[in-house]
Amino acid sequence: MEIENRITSAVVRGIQNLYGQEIAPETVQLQKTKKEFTGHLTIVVFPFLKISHKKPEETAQDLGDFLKKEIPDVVADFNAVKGFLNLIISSQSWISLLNDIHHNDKFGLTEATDKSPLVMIEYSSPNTNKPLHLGHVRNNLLGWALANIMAANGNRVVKTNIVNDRGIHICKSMLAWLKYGNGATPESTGIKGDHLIGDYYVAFDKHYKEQIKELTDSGMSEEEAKNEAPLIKEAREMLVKWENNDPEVRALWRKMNDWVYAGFDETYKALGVSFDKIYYESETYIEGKKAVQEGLEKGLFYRKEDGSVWADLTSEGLDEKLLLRSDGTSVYMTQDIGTAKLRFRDYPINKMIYVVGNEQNYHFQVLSILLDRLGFEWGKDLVHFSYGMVELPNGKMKSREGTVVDADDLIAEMINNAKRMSEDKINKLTDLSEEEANEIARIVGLGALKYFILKVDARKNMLFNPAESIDFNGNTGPFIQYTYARIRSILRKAQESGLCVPETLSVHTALNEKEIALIQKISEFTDVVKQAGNDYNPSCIANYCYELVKEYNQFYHDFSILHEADNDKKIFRLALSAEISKVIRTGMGLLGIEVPERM
RNA sequence: GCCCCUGUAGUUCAAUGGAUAGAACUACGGUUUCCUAAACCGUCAAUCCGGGUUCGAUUCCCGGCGGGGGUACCA
Repeated sequence: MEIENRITSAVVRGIQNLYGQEIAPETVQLQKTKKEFTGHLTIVVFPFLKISHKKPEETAQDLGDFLKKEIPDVVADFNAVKGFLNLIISSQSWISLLNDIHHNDKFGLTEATDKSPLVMIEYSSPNTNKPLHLGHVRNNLLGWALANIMAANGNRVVKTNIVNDRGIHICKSMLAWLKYGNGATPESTGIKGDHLIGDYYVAFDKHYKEQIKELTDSGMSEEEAKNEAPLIKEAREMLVKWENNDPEVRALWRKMNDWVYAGFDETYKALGVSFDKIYYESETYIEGKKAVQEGLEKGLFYRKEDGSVWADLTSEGLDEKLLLRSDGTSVYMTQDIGTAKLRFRDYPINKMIYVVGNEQNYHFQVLSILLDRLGFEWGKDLVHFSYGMVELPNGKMKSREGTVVDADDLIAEMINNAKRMSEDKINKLTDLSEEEANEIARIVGLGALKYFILKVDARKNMLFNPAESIDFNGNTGPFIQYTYARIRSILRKAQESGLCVPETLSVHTALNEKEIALIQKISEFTDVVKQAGNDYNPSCIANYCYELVKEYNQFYHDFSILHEADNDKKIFRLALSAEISKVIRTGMGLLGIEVPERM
């Protein structure tokens, strides 16, 4: 950065000096030199041709000569290829860059202050009638990573969750439990609470379908049968009772939801995610109704003859949107408005980010407009962090068809895989206790899962193949973790043999190209974190970590560190390795992925 | 119908408008007297089609074609 700034300002001076024209620093295109060419940084001179009135090669040559004279301590040499001016940066510059990074404990991170923007991130948002599945896993991992990334870019962050704990689907589970449950509890069955409730949700559907079939067999139309089946009627009655605060229904509802929450907590804990504040729709939907009512009074919305309330969005190029049903009950949108109201009351939010799947793009487009009309400051530029679906090889996940990948099963399977891998390993570390080995398997298994999901551009749909499971080689979490563990091992050994790295390095021998490439790669971390924050894009951090590790592995293979004869060189390489491990730990940490000290 | 997203090796993923489009998996072949071989190296292989913008397009714009999602009383 220091290097790039000095070059950029020198180029501005150079253009002024050579061609007598002032240019803005932004017009200087400084990029990393491609591998096939000699050099470290490249200036693209095409934009200057109109000023120089010379050929690309000559312009590049002029500028190169100038830079070499102007900042000789930075630009050691250069070469010009077509319109590209490739600069060779001095070893001394690289070493002082490495020193800067070493002295900066928070390298790559920008700390928040009291005045930093307050960003609220909503993610997870489960229903309480079934356990979490792979789609939720993607949501949770993205939400958690995004929260870390926003914090790393100097924002104050509040992580929040809105739990959909009310509605007909909950009543279905409750009803099935009453009818077929025989008083089963998580304790009596040993089944995790959310799974237990999920089982009754499935049971409801099974019996409901049977009833529909009986009715259609006796001549009823399918449409009618769906509405007339005794089970669905009972469920609806139960919902009405719930809305009317029927004590028995409410008590059962509370009991069953508590089972589910206990189950969710386990899954969240396993995934390593948490929340600062949890909202429940059973508490926010009434606020939503009130807000709509107020909007109606202010003339923002209108009422139709049947009593339903609507917002007219045709001026924004959208349709009309329902806010309250004709029977006065709330819809999804109403609840989101209510939740927004409560949140704004609780926190002075500057920005709101919703981590929700892309099937709800339209919903959030509308929500943004509605919140803005209702006077929420952050309504207009709320961010819908819209991620793609997770698909399976045979298509979408469908809970009805039993093609969901359950979150708990998946986590357990990944940890098992990791354990098997470490048992197969040739150089198995035998001095590890059972407990330590298990902990490593947990870190590695989860690392594989998290990295697999986070390395993909969030917007895109992604494919998950459970049969092949997840690879531990190539561009994977364990690959990065393994490299980290190896570096840590080297640093431990160095320390044991009494080698210590000085606070400030000064190496007199010239650095080789791979060493320079590694320093350069480390220095890019700052930009990557900024980019991730600007684009709301965790995947670029994942891919950066992989590139860094890949480059280090090649270095590791070609050069020795502890066995290096030149002592200066040895110390330098240890320092380099230490900074790399620091960046890996920070980068993976932003993604919510732990790195093991050994594996 | 209308709106939004998306299209890159056999597969899964990369590439602020820059140089000869990178990896990984799979297949085949190679590398351990050496700091952790969960590593490293090699071979084969791709920008859906047609226009436009410019010094230069996988990227931006327009038009097709393919895939996914949404589309008003589900959440």
